[in-house]
Formats: sequence, C-alpha cells, structure tokens
Amino acid sequence: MAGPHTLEETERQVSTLLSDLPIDFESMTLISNLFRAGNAVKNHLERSVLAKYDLSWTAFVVLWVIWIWEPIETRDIAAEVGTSKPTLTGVLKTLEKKGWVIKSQSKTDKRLVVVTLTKAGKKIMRQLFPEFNKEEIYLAKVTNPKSRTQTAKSLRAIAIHAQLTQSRRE
Amino acid sequence: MAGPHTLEETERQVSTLLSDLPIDFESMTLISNLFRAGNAVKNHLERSVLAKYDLSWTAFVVLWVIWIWEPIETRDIAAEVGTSKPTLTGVLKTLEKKGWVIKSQSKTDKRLVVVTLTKAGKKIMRQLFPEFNKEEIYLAKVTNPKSRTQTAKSLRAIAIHAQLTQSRRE
DNA sequence: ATCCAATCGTTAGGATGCGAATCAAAAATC
DNA sequence: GATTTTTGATTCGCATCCTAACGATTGGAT
Repeated sequence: MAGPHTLEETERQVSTLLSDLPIDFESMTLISNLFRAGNAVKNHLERSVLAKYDLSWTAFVVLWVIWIWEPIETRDIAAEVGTSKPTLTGVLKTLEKKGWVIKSQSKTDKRLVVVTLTKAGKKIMRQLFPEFNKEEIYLAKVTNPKSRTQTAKSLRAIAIHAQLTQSRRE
Repeated sequence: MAGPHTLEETERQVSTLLSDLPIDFESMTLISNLFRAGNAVKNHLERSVLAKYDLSWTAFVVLWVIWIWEPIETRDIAAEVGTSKPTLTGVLKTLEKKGWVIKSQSKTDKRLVVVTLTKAGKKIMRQLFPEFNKEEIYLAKVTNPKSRTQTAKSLRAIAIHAQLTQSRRE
C-alpha cells in the first residue's frame, strides 16, 4: 500500500505535536508531495522502461543530456542534470564501460573534458526515448489538462529558486 | 550556472533528433521539471538545514514519519517514505546509532519491527521541523498562490498513479 | 616571468538506494 | 497437523550520491 495516511490525518498530527508553533501546511504539503511524486516517478520509470536497458535514472538523464547537446563539456552536463561533479564522474564511467559515450580532452583548455555519444549510444536513445516518453504521457495524463502547463511552470520556478543558493557558493 | 539551456532550445533539439516520431512535449516538460525541482529542493534543504544536524534527506523524512506516527512498523515507514525496505534498514541503523530511534520486536507478530523515537529524537525534531518548514515556505513562495494548492494536488495524483504499478508487484 | 587565486575533473570516504537472495515466522492449504 | 505459500526484515553486491581533499591547468596579479 502506498501512503496509508491521508493528508488531513498528517496535518492533525503535526498540529498536535507543534500546537504552540506556527506551521505553514500549504508549503509543507507542496514540498512533501513534490518529493513523493518525484520519487514515485523515478521508481516507476526505472522499473517500467530503464530496467530493460540496464540503466539507472541518473545514467539515463545524463545520456539524454549528452544526446541532445553533444559535444558537451562535463561541467555543463552536471549543471544540466543537477548533480554533483563527482557523481557525474562515476556515471560517465558506467556509460563509457557500456560503450555509449566517449570522453576526450579539450584542446583549447586541458582541464576540460568533452563528451560525445557513440553510434551505439545514439541507437539506444533513438529507441529508448520514445518508450520513455510514452510512460511520461501515462504519468502526466492524471493531472488536470488545464493546469498541466501551470504545474510545470511552478516546478520550474521552484527548481530555479532552490538552485540560487547553491550556485552562489560554487 | 543552473540549466544553461532554455526549454525552447531543448524542444527544438529533440524535434530535430526525432522529427519522424511523435513526442508529447507537454508531458516531457512536466516530468522533466518535476525531477529537476525535486532534486533542487532536496539539495537545497540538505545544505541549508539538514547539514547542521548531520542528517541526510532520507534520514530526515524517515525521522519525520516516525515522529508523527510512532509507534510505527517498519513496513509502514517504507510505504510512507516511498523507499525500499533494504534502504530503510540502513537508514534506521544510522538513526539508531545517533540515539534518536529505538527498534523493538512486535509481540503479536514476531516478524514485525516497531519503531519509536527517543527523547533526544523528539527534542531534535521539535527544534528541526520549524526550521525546515521555514525553508519550505521560502521555496513555495515563488509559485503562484492561486495555483499552489492545485499544483500540490497534481503532484499527489502523479505520485499515487506512479505507485500503482509497483504496489501490484509486491 | 613568477607567484596566486580560481577552475576543472578526479579520488577518498561514507551514506543512501535498488534488486536478488536469505532466513524466520505466520497463514493458507490440504 | 504437516506441508506449502506468503509475508517480514535483513544481508549481499553494486551503482549512485554527497562533501572534502587533491592534483593539474589556467588566468590574473605584480
């Protein structure tokens, strides 16, 4: 069973525990559902589509970004995917082992590493992505069509807002 | 920099790569932003609040669920948090080591494990959660107030929908 | 030209995170 | 009531995922 307790029960419980402190339940619910949905979507897609290709969620997203923007520098991949650079190093190693990406040193700046897709990598994505999109449609269709675009916009705004803090310290 | 490319650029690029295949961009954008926002929010909260308490995102969510519903069985924690049982085993071990939770065998069914918070665990949550909620407010305020509740609803619908598949196979 | 700070990718260390396999206990079947 | 099936939590193996620390390179300071 998924989520045995209702929203109302949870709010009542939190109110009891923190009766003397003001809690913004609307914000709490939004962030809580955001995390829950993101996690559920990730798990669903990993099991329904990505498992067949022996790909983790992050590995897929990285592959997807490279597919669209190649040739692309690793630092840009990390920014686009929203992951740390050490994580990207590991994921790229995995994708390289599978023979789907190639890393090469930049000529103008020897610190930079530029990544491209192999033929096998392109072939996989061309087959995989339409399947992936089919599942995205399956997931998105439960939302109200009228508010779907607005929801996407809100999510984008939150993402940008949340990243403001960290980009300052890098 | 966070997300160097705009949505329009990405769509154009995908269209070029898959010109002969029909792709639903609205669904793609929704799911993509959902992932991006979830990740950004998680990172932001880990760095702004949770790091002070030496807590990971998942460890916090687990602690939060126990705090609200204790005494609670581990299988229910896993369902509520949306994580796998092996993951929960590890997280509970971490929280136990910190002295914030206690595990005990159920008397009516010896397979079950029941979890409660220690005094120190309750004290931490009482201090931590209001700080956490403050950051939730900070993140949520960038969304349109009129559509905020609707966004939360859509996210909840997606979460439940995505979990349908997996609950069937467990 | 030479230090110095900033930037880049990687490594090290530890905590998630998953599926598959495992063992114990309970429930179901006969 | 013995056997089988199901249900729990855990262990195992491996792939993320993070921060901190590290070497290599570059650009800017004198």
